[in-house]
Amino acid sequence: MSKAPHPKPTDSELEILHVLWQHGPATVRAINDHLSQRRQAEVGYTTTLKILQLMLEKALVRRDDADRSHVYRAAVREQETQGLLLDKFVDATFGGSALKLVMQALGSRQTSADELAQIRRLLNDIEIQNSTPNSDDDDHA
Amino acid sequence: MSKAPHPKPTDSELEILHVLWQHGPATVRAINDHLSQRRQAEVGYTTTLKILQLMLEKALVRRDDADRSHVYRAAVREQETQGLLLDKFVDATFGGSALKLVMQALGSRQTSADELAQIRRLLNDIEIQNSTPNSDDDDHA
DNA sequence: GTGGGATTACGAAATAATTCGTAGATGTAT
DNA sequence: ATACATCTACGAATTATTTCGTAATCCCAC
Repeated sequence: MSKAPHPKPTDSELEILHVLWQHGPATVRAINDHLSQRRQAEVGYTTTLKILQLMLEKALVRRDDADRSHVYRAAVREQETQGLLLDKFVDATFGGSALKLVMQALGSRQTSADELAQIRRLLNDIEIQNSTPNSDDDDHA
Repeated sequence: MSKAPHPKPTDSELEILHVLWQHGPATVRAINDHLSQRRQAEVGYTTTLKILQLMLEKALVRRDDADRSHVYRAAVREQETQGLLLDKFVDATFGGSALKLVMQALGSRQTSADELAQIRRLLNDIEIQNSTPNSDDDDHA
């Protein structure tokens, strides 16, 4: 095992992945339009194209070049990618402690009652799973 | 007023900040030794020196050059810096939703009962604060 | 005081990410 | 069919980060 299946996307690549995750497969033109709206300034069309071509080499996207306007689609899943980035971030910034990260995220930030409730539910779920070691692997559809 | 007080540290800079936060003010030699231990390979002495000099320009560290061996110390606080990096990371990776980040961090990861308990305590504290607006600002219905 | 080792300052190479210009190909409308 | 617009491929400039080599300086031991 010498080649990672999916290298860590850069900031620009991540921005494009967000567009693809949110809107599904799209042409360069469509992606570029979305990016230009997201940001304040226009993004050069060939800039977007270039990044997509690099992403293709890195296997972060796939493309359908049947038509003249190629259609790109995300080749990595949103949750997996976020998890990968989160791991690296926790290591680099919080010395590997996910707890510190969560404390910081909740502590120094305005969190609504609704969000707090959601987190409580998640904590409950986790503790239930932790206290029921009957099924060793419990991932379902 | 055109210069940010503290630019975002790079990965290497953050690594050095970790050393300074953990061990306090130190010489280049000491910092370099710590870095070399942290990583697998040796770090060039002048590499560490160079980064520290750049960090000095960025005002991420201060230095005492009274002695021949200059002593560097962190000029930014750990929590503030982590908070700054966390903000950018949440924006770039989770579209600004701290909730999603927390869910991901807790969901796709092994979390001990002890850590869960700490988070519960924090949630309680936050809810108490939210429900007891201590005079200053109460911005809700 | 001289030599050796350590330290600082500085320049520069290597790599990566971002940006865009230009050339060439292709499809469309008239 | 011709002209125009659009699209892809590619090269290249720019910036940032990381790395290290070299030269000059300084201190200590002898």
